[in-house]
Amino acid sequence: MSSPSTPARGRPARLDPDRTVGTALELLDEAGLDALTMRRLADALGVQAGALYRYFATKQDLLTAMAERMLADAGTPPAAAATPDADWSERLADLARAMRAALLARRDGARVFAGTHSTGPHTLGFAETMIGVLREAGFDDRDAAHTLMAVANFTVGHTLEEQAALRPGSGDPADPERLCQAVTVTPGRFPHLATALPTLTGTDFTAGFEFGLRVLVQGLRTLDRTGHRHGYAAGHGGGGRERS
Amino acid sequence: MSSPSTPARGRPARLDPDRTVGTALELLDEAGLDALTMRRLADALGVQAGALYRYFATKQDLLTAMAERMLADAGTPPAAAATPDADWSERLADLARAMRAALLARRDGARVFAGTHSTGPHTLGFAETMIGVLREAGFDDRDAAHTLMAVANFTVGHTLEEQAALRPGSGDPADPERLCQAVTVTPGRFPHLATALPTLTGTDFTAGFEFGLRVLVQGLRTLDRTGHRHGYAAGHGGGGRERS
DNA sequence: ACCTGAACACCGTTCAAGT
DNA sequence: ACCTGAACACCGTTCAAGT
Repeated sequence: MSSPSTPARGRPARLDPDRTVGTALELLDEAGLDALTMRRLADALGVQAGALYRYFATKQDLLTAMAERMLADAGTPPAAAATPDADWSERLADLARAMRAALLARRDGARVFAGTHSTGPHTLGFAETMIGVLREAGFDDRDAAHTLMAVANFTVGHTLEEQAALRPGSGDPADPERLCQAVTVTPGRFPHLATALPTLTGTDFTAGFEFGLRVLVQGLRTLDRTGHRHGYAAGHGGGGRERS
Repeated sequence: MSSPSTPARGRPARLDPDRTVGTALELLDEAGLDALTMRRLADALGVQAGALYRYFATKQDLLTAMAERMLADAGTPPAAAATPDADWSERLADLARAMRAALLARRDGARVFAGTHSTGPHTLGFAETMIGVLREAGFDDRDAAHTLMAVANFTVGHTLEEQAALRPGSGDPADPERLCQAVTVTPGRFPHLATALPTLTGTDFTAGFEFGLRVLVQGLRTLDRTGHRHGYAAGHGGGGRERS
């Protein structure tokens, strides 16, 4: 069990960044973001709170490292990785789905991600993959960058709402009951909203996510056609793999 | 100046919800969300911190009231209000622009809004107006509700990034320098990202917002054509005002 | 009815001192 | 080098008591 390339010289070091982030993510799943405290995390690690600051200058840095690890493998979703010759729009959608899945995998995952700006390899790799798909499809730099931001913003925003609505009515009651009551208490004031209430307070978040994804992809497709100056247009039907 | 219908009987009441929210918004603009403390707000109001809890059961409730007031008049943007016979897509885009403008108008406005779930008249009125525009254009309940969420999520997500990037590099350095350095420090690892860097780290946020808006609207337009069961299709060109 | 004063149970962060 | 112990400067929230 003694790995030969261990550079540890002095004591075994009970604390290291990897274990700290791992325990922090476990604590997040158990107690939620609001209960994720430097003191509580230190307790779970069997250490004093001050010790955490030897590896993370600030709590924000710890949260950023957590967000970075959450996105592991999100840049290489199984579907898109297994079918590199698929339609660009399907690869794009799969990347967005992988991101949503990564955020949903942990309690308050979207909130953690939205509050940080990781520049780690996983986060950057995700962006790299997505921009790569778009550029191969003929998008120029500007459009690819803007598309990345639009899809990522939609995905994070959606998952934020999804996780807010799913947790029990603690401090900030999400849509379910509060919205319903507020609308129906004034019968004639919000007629259109009242009609749309069943969908808005429904629990089929996947349907809403797929709707937005479909709308975005369709919009991008028309952009591809009517468009600007593209060197080559691809992905109009289904095949058309392109190399180099 | 003594309004006849004032129900105040005892003392003038130095504190009231309206003034409290107003002062809180001023404090937000001056110091930012992280510095908006119940104690500091109480100081600005010339009162003890505990007194705030007679009108707001929790700080979250105060933030919700702030978010609600921010959205005042966002449901009736000048452009869309002045031209009720305009294309539905232009009215939709104007509503999104009004929402972005409302959030940008105050420091950390997007962060305050994203962290709350107001069910007040302004927030509900905004949703009502948007769903109304969509239903008049022929969208069914489900599509209208999903579109509202997609547009709102994109707008909030975009403005969140915009305000994060605009403020000085305090605790959480946004894109400008950090991202640039992280990408360029490993030359060959993120080639596509590196190409898109100028746009991603650029400061023309309006261009990025309008891009996403255009993509969403175009996607919704194709949905309108290929679509489902619509009673009537409208807004395909420009005119076509419809009443009752 | 409305607010004060003071406390309760915490926070993130720092830093001498130990080992 | 790595962690402890203890402090600093705060938090949100509650609640008897005053006026």
